[in-house]
Amino acid sequence: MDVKLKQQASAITELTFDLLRCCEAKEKLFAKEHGLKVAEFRCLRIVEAGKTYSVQELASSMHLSPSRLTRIIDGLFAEKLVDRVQSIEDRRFAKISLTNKGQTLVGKLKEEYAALHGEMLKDISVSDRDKIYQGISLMQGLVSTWLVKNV
Amino acid sequence: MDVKLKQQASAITELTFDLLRCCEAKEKLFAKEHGLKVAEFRCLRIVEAGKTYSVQELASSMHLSPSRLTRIIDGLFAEKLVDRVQSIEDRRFAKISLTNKGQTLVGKLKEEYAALHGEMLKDISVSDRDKIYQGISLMQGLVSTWLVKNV
DNA sequence: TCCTTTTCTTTGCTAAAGTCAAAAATAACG
DNA sequence: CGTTATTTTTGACTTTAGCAAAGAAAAGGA
Repeated sequence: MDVKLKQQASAITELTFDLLRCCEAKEKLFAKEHGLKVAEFRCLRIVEAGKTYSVQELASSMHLSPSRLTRIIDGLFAEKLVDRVQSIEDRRFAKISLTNKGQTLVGKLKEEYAALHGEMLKDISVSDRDKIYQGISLMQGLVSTWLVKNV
Repeated sequence: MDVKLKQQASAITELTFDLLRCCEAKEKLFAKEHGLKVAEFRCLRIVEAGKTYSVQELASSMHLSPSRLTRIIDGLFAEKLVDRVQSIEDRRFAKISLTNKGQTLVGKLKEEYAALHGEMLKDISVSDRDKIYQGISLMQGLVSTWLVKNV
């Protein structure tokens, strides 16, 4: 049983590692095709239309430092993709939200990124897709809670 | 059916994205704890004891440029973790291999990295672990073949 | 043999990604 | 009102990465 765990852990470690490299390459390619820096694409992907975010919210959900986020937002602001206003309730906070231009772009981005994955997934069975979903979902949960405990 | 694909693709896109961010944070943490740069850790993880590699072999299996690899190897060489000798058969080629020190470190690294994943996986069932394995394995295959076609 | 072309690696330069520590601005607390 | 805490930004720096050109060696003609 302990042996079984070790085997499984080893195999999963290896696979996850390879998957990571491939997905990073995929993200880089996609960002480039859309004229975005990878960091910008990653940031845009997590902001939802109509919502506002503080710098730290974005930083922690991207697992980056606030100062890094300031710069990423600088870039998006310069391209008029996001707005940045001081919060009235607490003027230390920034309120970052998508502009109309940003909303349009993010909509397109999400659609095309999902379409890219659709292209990859189209030739396998529904149940295999479900296996992928379940497996990644489980793994994501584990890594995520592990991170919370260990950072 | 098409709708089903779209749903599944969307969900998988989202999850994979989150998993990626978490795993990157995990790698960064682990590398730091072992006094390595992330790129160095990633490189060491793929070289096997006793084997020799050319710069391009390493570059392509890490999805990086040869020039980037030259620098990563520079660093590992400076720490006496790898040897770099000119191939006798074809002196354009470098032959990169682990030193004894490197082998010891890589052994420890692989063991501890697998143990870290074991820690994450220890509280779930064997069948859930198998689901993770299957899901990630399928996904890795898809992304990998997609990359080959699209780069 | 000598010249050209090709292949593999390295070097120089540059950009992008990211962190840390200190500063600036504001809020909150005694 | 002064001190402390919080949020963001700035400056300086490191790490990661690629491109183009140079260097070095092999391979192929003529």
